[in-house]
Amino acid sequence: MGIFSKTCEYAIRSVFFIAHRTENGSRVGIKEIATGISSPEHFLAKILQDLSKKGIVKSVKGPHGGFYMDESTLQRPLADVVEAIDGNGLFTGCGLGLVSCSESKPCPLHNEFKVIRKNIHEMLLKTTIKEFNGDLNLGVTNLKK
Amino acid sequence: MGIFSKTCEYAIRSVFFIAHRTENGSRVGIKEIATGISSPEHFLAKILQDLSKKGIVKSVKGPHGGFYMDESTLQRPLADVVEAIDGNGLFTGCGLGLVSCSESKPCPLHNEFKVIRKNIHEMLLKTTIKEFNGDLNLGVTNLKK
DNA sequence: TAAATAAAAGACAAAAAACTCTTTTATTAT
DNA sequence: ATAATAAAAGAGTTTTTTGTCTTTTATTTA
Repeated sequence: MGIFSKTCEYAIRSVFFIAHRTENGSRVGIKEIATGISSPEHFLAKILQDLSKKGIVKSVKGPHGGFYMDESTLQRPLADVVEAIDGNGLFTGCGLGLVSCSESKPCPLHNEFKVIRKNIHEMLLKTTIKEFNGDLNLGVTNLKK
Repeated sequence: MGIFSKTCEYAIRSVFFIAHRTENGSRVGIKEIATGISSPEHFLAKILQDLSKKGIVKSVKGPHGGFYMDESTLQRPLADVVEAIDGNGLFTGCGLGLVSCSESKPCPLHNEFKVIRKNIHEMLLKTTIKEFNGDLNLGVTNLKK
């Protein structure tokens, strides 16, 4: 198990890829994205449909169509992508899976996990989708399996 | 999705429960544990069999049998329980699921996740299984759903 | 306006995780 | 020794997640 679901991992990698690949204002097709991030094409298609409905990515059908992102979306925090796919359980849920866990009825690890969750949330809130373009362009970072 | 698998959540809650419930040197049966942590009894049985094989809990069959933990195990860090069930992927794996992710071929979030993973690992290494007994005895903390 | 293109949508299939039920084995107390 | 007890083990089922394949819809270019 990772921190994110597989679906969410693909979602994050795909928005990084789309952001990087369409910096010049172009669009990129599902096949190229799937290859670029080592994901199953049709599974990724579902994820992008979902992200599209939620306004994270844009798409156009037909010749020279494909996926892209507008400038305001590129500046959104990564937390928005995670929340769109995995929900906010990672930021708010109990580390031990207790639905009733709260300040007044805490699990034993309540305070410890509060810190962890805060770390994760803050990290994802302060990172924007587009800020990784530079390193991807330079080939310093990688999105393939 | 939580940080841990459901199996691991039950494992942690059960070791907390056993530690707390057998402080006086007694043993506690699977039914009482399952009730005490709101888990499916037979599913938990499998988990405890696994923890038993790995030396995290001890068990004796027959009348007045049940589960308990010896003093040295009670002082082990929670990280040992997590690693026994979920493995060390949480501490070492790539946040974006890339098997080839490394210092020389990092994913875009490599450094960010290094911090997160370190936080989680250190927290689980410095907490011992038995240190939560006090609050459980006082009824301050809770293990039930 | 017709053909080509590419995403959207729908319907499955496989694998993994979570959960259940029954039988067996070991231990203890009578 | 025997019966009662309780964990161990085995053999499933269900649900969720992940992945595949096909058909439909929208757009563009010729």
